[in-house]
Amino acid sequence: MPENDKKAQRPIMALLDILGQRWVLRIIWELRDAPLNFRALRARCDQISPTVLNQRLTLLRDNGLVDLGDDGYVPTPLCEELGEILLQLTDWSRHWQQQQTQAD
Amino acid sequence: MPENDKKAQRPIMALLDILGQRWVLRIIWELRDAPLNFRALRARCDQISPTVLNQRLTLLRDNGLVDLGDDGYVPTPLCEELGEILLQLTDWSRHWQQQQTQAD
DNA sequence: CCCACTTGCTACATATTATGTAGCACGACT
DNA sequence: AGTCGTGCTACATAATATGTAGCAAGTGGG
Repeated sequence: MPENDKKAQRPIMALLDILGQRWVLRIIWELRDAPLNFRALRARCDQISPTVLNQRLTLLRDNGLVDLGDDGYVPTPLCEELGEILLQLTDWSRHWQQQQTQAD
Repeated sequence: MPENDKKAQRPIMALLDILGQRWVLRIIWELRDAPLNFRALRARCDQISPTVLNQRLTLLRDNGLVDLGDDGYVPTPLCEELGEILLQLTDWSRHWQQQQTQAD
């Protein structure tokens, strides 16, 4: 985890630190449309090791991005806003892949 | 690096794999407004080790996101679009940090 | 009461990845 | 020829992730 001085000052730095950790973006992405329990979430994330999954879920819960409800893990309302932003990546990624296949 | 079956099918998965690697988001972020050479970029990224920085820059160049010009590393036009999306994270992160400090 | 079953999660040995420091090879300038 | 800054590499050490097995707690029968 990149420990840096800017983190305390700038929320965006703290955010990039979190989102930049392996599996975090993917986990948020997979939780976008339906609650998933621990084991289902693992399956969606290519059977990520439970150790890391738990570390990441703890991190996300500590930071108010994810909650564990009766139906499984769900993004908080705040995190759903974040999901909206990430959703834009879908369109962009198609655009990007087109340009890439042309370049090859 | 999460190797997964969905990657080939869905551009978004390939994208999340790249963006989810340590330092990648940060590097894209730091290159947003001005070209930075290798050493300057290191300095901006908390003196990230040159080994990893080079790995990530190679990755980003191979994927058409970053170029090395005369003034240093610059995001490609395509990557600038991505930067626009990431820029929205700034506002969101402030909102997020407010809620977090209330929760503590 | 006991048993099977599912849940979130942990233990731990192994493999992968990052860090930190030093410095190389190359080009430009003096 | 010598110095400077550049992108980048080597390599030993430290930090992280993986993969497998299984624990502890809850639920719902029979």
